[in-house]
Formats: sequence, structure tokens, C-alpha cells
Amino acid sequence: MSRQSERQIYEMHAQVCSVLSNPKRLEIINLLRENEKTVGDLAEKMGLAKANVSQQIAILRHKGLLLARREGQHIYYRLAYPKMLKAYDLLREILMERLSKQGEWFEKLRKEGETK
Amino acid sequence: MSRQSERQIYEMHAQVCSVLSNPKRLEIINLLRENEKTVGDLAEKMGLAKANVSQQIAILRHKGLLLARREGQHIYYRLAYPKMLKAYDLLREILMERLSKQGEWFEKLRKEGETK
DNA sequence: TACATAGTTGCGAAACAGCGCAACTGTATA
DNA sequence: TATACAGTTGCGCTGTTTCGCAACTATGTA
Repeated sequence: MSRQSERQIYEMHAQVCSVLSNPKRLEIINLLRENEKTVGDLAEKMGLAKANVSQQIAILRHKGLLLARREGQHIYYRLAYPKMLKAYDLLREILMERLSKQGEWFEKLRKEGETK
Repeated sequence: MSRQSERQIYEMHAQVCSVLSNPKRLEIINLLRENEKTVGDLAEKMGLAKANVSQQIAILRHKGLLLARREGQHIYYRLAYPKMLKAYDLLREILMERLSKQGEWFEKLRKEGETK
């Protein structure tokens, strides 16, 4: 594999990760684990404005992580790559291990997230 | 699990993903797959300035993804959670499937990455 | 047609990330 | 001490992300 295409793969990989680097988008992915849902469903479960949820969904959809299906007034969204849940669960697993091992991790990450 | 701590888990999860959402940091992680390496090693392999590599490493280290070991003049870095490579590989696997299925995906992602 | 509901899009402000450059610290050797 | 090498840190600039708000489109019903 050439140096150039390696670069591009890293770039794509980073793009996918950057889609996953927002708590609301992660929650949406998690909520779509089993069933497809509408923007309204998600907005209600998440306690957010529909416009906000729609914006996050647009990002997920444009990057190809969600698929849409219209049915009358509603648009149902579902995961394009259910396999991605494995990566999601793996990361969360590591997170939980870390939390149980070092209780202060949580605070540390949270504080760094606040200031920096 | 309370609503509040769910929020915080999503937040942490997003923080980890945001550390992974940079091609240079992903390349560093990939280069540290087997052996620990110094900033100089990485800078040379990646063709970047040491200062730049050091900045990326600082982010990885502060977020707890890397561990350091000093030996004389050199500081050797290694992965704190080798298990994270599984998540890394899983995502890349999905990426490669997507690429082979739809050749235009690459261009699409790349172009969106450029303009938007 | 008019109206309601579901969802999308654009705007603007604030916060944040990336990076080059220069200055700095820390360790080893002479 | 001085010098060299390895790595870190701070600054300033630029581009991007997030989010509330308002305006908009699209579908269904009366």
C-alpha cells in the first residue's frame, strides 16, 4: 500500500471517529441499536429540540453511518453498519474497566474536558 | 444507571473518540502497535516535525491512552490499552468493506472532508 | 384550499482544534 | 562549565464544531 493511500485511510478513519466524537451522536447510535426511530422519538428520549437532533442526524447520515426510510409523515433512521456497534461496545468496555480500576479517571477526563 | 451518569459516560466515550479523530494520532497508535517508540522515531516515520508529534503525543498521554518510560535521553511511549487496537481494527475493517463495496465512498468522504 | 405535524436548513456567536514557530527544560558527554 | 541532542510548552493564527433560534419544506388531514 502506497504512502499516499495510507494517508488517505488514516484520514477516513479519523473522519469516522470524529463523527463518533460527540455525546449526542453516540447516544443516537446507541438508541438505534435495535429499532429504527424517528427524529421525534429520539428528541423525546434525549430531551432535546428536534432541530438539534436533526442536525446531528444529518451529520451521521451524510457520513454514511445512518440510513433513512420514509413512511408517510415519518422518516425512520437506522444504523448503516450494525457492526459498528461492536467497536462502540469495545470502547465502552475499555472505558468501564478504566473506571473501575481508577476511580479518579472520570473526574480527570471530565475536568480536562471542561477547561481544555 | 441514572440519567446523569449515562450522560457522563456518553461524554467520556466522546472524549476518547475525539482523541482518535485525528489522522496523525491514529498513525501514532498504529505505529505503537507492537513496539514502544520515541518521539524522534515517530517523527521520522511520519515525516513530521518533532514538535508536532510531541503535541499529538501529549494529547494521547493526557487522555490516558499512552504510557511513557524514560531511558536516559529517550522517552519511550507505548499504548496504555492494547485492547483499543481491537476497536481500531474493527473500524478499519468496516472502512475497507465500505471501500470495496462502494468505490465512490472514498471520494465522497474525502470531498466532504475538504469542503465541509 | 387551509392547517397541523415532522423534519430540515441557514445564520451567527462562542468555543475548540491544528499547526508552525520560537523558546524552553532535561539528560548526556566532554 | 559548555555543548549537543531529545523532547516539551506557549503563542498566535486559521479553520471547524456546536447550538439556539427562526424560517423553511414536505406530508397528511379536513
